[in-house]
Amino acid sequence: MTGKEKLLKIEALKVSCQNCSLADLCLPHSMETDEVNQLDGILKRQQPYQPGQHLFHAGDRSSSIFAVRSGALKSYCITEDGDEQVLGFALPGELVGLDGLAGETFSSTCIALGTSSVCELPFIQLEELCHSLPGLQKQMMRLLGKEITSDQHLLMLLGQRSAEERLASFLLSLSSRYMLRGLSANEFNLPMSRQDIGNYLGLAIETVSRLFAHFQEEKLLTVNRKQIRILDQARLKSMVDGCLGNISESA
Amino acid sequence: MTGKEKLLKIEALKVSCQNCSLADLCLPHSMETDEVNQLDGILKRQQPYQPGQHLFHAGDRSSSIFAVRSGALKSYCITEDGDEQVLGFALPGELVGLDGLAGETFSSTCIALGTSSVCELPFIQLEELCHSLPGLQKQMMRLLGKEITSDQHLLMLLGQRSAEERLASFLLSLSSRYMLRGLSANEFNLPMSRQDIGNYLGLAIETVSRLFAHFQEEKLLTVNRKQIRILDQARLKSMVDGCLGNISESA
DNA sequence: CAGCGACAATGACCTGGATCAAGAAGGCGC
DNA sequence: GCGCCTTCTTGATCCAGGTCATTGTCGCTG
Repeated sequence: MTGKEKLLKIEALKVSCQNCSLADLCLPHSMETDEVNQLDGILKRQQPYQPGQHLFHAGDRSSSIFAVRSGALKSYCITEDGDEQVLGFALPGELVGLDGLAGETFSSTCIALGTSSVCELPFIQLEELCHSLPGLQKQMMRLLGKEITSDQHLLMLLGQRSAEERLASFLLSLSSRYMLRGLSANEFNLPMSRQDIGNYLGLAIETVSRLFAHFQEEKLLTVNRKQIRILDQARLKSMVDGCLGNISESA
Repeated sequence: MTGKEKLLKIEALKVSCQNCSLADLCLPHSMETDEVNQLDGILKRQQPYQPGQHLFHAGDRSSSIFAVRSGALKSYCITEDGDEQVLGFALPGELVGLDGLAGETFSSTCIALGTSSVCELPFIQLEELCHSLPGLQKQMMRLLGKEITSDQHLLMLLGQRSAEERLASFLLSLSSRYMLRGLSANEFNLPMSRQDIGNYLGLAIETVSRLFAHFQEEKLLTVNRKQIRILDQARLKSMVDGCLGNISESA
């Protein structure tokens, strides 16, 4: 690779990464060409995952975190009696696998919902990079802290919100997360099934269906299969007021 | 302070700290006298907190994490409409304030349930220490990761467990946490009110009361106000099987 | 030790959302 | 295009647990 080619590649990387939550790790720190280059060196690029393909299973030896480039992922656990509990969804620009930092293995399982491409960031190299890049370590702590506060929000949701408030909050969360990455806040596709939504929100899938119908009657939104169009964001928001904001995902 | 006095103090510190979850941060790394000394230097000792006294409020500038030495703490958030959501309880040897790592301020509020003494560990000095002590940074990541997986367990609990399973799981969690710190696993005091238990588990206080009565009829335990004595740990455990273990607290 | 206030237990009733059951609408291979 | 399978919707019924109201118990203060 010539010097010029290399430079071009780095510029492209900067652009492709700037909507990614890993950007929090480096770009805001006025990372220079050689530093971006360092990051590039530790990112493992991979073939896209197909729908239903796993990134990792609970119990797998954990050695990396992952950032979604496109598509969508679902994190979940399986209880001893075989039930699934959905822990969250990762949209483009968001991270998964942070729970692997707790120990030697992942405590959750991660699966691709649609065709998805991801960046893999090995812990070991991340740690080394933490040492060489001042402030990066703090940023990592922040990301972890964010994950914690996001789980706390979900807890509040499940702990004391009605079915209606839960679904409204969920939709607003998706909306704001898509917006954050530069996509439409009022029109988007649900990457997950009703089953997954219900499980995540602690509701039966019939309840989710009925609520979608109800929201449509109320002219709050339109739903067509996976296609969502939010018509009255304000009124939707007023339903979840006092809910300490929406569910904000890992990153 | 003479050399001998100093040494004695350090030995005492080692002992008092070895049941504390901050021990995870240093003692397992064969921390030597001078290293314990370093840690001692950054811990701020304080007057005990009285019941109802706050350690910090949501929105306060966050600059430290706290380890409980004695007593018990409650973490909670207040929703915009004034409701309280209990996020967790910290028993002796456990940490609070990890959510403050997410940004400049705490996202939760922390209050003493009984008279409680704590160690305060300023972030800045913790960070510095992370640099000088190899492996400490990794341990911090682990503690944060643990916090995340613990929240995930609670999510599973609230998401799909019955009232009975929730309370059983809660009691077993307290039991194992007391045991971990060398206290009795089968006889302990509830440091929190029924109100707090109900709120934490997403149940009405009447339901908590009724369940305690029901558990007594079933000869699973005895309750007298705050005094709990577990009679049939095994059967209690079988109630929550498939619940992915108990609620394991922050540390 | 009487009286008050906070917390806990118990009883009676009601409702949100689960569960059960039966279509409807796509998606897909042949 | 036609069956077949999966996912989603809609309706009918039921019950766990919430809500409201009452009573009991402890601990504190004067």
